[in-house]
Amino acid sequence: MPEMLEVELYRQLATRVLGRVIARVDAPDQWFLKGRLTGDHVRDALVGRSFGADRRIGKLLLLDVVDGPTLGLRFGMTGRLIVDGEAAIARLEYGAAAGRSAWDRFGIAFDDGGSLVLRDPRRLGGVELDPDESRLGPDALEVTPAQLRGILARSAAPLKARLLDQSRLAGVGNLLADEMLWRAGLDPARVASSLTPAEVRRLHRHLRDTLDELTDRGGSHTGDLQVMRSTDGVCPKDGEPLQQRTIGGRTTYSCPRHQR
DNA sequence: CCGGATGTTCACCT
DNA sequence: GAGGTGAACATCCG
Repeated sequence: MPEMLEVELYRQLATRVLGRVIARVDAPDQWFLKGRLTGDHVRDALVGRSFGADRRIGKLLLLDVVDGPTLGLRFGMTGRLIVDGEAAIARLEYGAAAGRSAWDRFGIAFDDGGSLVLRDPRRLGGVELDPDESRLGPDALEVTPAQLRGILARSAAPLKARLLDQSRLAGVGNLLADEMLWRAGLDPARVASSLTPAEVRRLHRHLRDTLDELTDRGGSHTGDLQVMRSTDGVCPKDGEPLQQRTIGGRTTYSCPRHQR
């Protein structure tokens, strides 16, 4: 589920807990604590304090502790955020089983009785203290055309692989990458540096439009290409059968007719 | 039963 | 150094 659009919804949901006093930290899954972090470390840093700000860079949700460190939350492919028992996204992944508390990997209880829980069936997400934010490129919602040009310049990697590289551009995941390239009419396998200035501008425009439109529709999985992929497998623009390949290590769908 | 899935990291190749 | 591949994580879905 979570690409940056979903994490942005999680961030908005997390705004509710700002200012509340943290009473308890539940870290039942050591695997979920990244690096050498332990439950006690997190407790020492959080209990008795409160969050002063919520931020997001790409797919990373950041909660700044007042007079303390920053809590970093990652959601992997199936992580969800639940605040006061309420999920940000009504549509549940994993069907009716989306609400199994056995998948609660990390939780915070506040002294007002409320809570913030990270529920992740596949355990691909994680928790960090003071994550290294410098490892992430500019957020895809903020990237300028000039920055995008720089990201693609001098790279022999496939265009899509470059867009997925979080250290260069933060937030674009597999579904969003396919959707924006399909909209922009660009072949995901093109060498990144081969794009003309006009093509980079076109990509930037479609990057913005894709993020805006799929936010309105309700998530990363609501793209035209994604929807079509699950039905008859032809390009919604021109009816050409969609091509399936692996690019940048990820399953990739594209239209061989209009994506060049 | 088998393969694949929205992510990240790491080991190992070329 | 730059990229690619495959594995790992655990679970559900088609």
